[in-house]
Amino acid sequence: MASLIEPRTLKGFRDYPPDLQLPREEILDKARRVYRSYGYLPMDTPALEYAEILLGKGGEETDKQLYRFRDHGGRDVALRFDLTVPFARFAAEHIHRFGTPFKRYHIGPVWRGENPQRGRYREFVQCDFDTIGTTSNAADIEVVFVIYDLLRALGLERFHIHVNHRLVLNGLLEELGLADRAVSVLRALDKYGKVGRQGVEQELRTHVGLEATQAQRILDLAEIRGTPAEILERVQLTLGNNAKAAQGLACLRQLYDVTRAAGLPDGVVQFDLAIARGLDYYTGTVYETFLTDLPGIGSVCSGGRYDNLASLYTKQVLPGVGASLGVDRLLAAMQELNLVPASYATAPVLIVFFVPDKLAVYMELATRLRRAGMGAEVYPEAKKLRDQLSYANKRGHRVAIIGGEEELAQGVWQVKDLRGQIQQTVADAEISDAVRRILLG
RNA sequence: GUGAGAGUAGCUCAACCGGCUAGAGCACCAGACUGUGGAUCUGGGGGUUGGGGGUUCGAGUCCCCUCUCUCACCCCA
Repeated sequence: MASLIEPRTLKGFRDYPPDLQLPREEILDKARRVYRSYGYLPMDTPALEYAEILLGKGGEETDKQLYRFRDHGGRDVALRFDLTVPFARFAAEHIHRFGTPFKRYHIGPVWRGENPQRGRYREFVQCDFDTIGTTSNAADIEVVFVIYDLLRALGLERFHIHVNHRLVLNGLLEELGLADRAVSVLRALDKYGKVGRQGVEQELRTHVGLEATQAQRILDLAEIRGTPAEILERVQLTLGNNAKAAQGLACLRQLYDVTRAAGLPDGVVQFDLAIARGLDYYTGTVYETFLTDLPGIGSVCSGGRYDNLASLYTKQVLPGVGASLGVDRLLAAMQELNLVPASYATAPVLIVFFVPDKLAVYMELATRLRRAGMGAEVYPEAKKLRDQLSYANKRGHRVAIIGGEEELAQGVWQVKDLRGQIQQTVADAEISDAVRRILLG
């Protein structure tokens, strides 16, 4: 006999057994529902693209992380590392068919060849939503509402949406004469939450080569804390004279005013001048969402505004704004917070297979329940009652229906509520109602 | 990709300084119980100690390589 092949998965790639895939699919379902409720339309693109489409779009780091190879036809191809770049290509090709503004959501796996950590994988699902073709701040503001609805729909209550505006940061850099070093300065600044003031200062001084006073002014701004109104006021005092910063502040002010007036609870939105986002293509509002109880896992929903999504592929100017929900990271977080249920029956009703030659009767009952909108499964073997109930209990079924010789002869069923100890005899004609009462109760 | 730590049954862990046939709890399967789940009792299957090589009379234990996980760098969902 040939030796067995060791069953295993690649580093950073994972299986999703039912207890993981079930909550995962639920996250996706809920996300879809929220996106659609805002009018976003679904779309998808291929996993594989010509390498030239993807190269150089997310900075040199993403190039290194690209899964890239030659296909059987000798084409230079690569797996997408995010959904934004393929969307840019898509928009350049198809936007004329939809017109602007165009709102879409896009759910699919992406691949990055980086070292995995908790909540970081080489294959993971992103869940993007974007509005392109408008520069209106209304679209930026809507993003906040979407993120809020999204996390609430997923059962999360303790989170904060950190918002900043690149123009405010650019204004500061302009004032300091550092506009040409924006990328490296912002990249250093973005680490504030992780390495603190000293860490950022160190990097600004040694790596970027800033003067002590320059680094200090940047950090002083980043460290402004308080309510959104307080932050706006303080930044206004220090940077209000700069045209760019003033424009960014105006956007943030409107975002704050509108979200409040439209009913978003106080405290959800926090202005955080240290949020810069590493990706080079952001130009306006930027967002990151942190779970209060699990800040270490990183942002679970991030995004921002970009001036010109598709400039590399078309001359048409396509500004856009959107964000991406990190489904697998969020799932890891929810697992850690014990927000994923342990039992996982997809159909709440188990019909016991009792009398071997009455399979048709059980199947017919199952069909009837399903048509009445209740998931039902028939146990596949006429095993001991004890075993079948034990199965139902383990899987988390809500109701077991038992029909032995006696019940079948009388045209009744035993309906067992598995959460309690209650069992009742129900006439065949009333079975749907009886089961529904338990499921709703 | 670089650096650090870890890996023993499906899971959580034990095994003295390198020394007998690598153990326990939970989980799983079967039975006690041929019409009633979660409990209890009894029994059972499971391991090349992640994989490979080396040192040694002898390796789960020491050394090297490799794989995977965790953490940090980097970057990010």
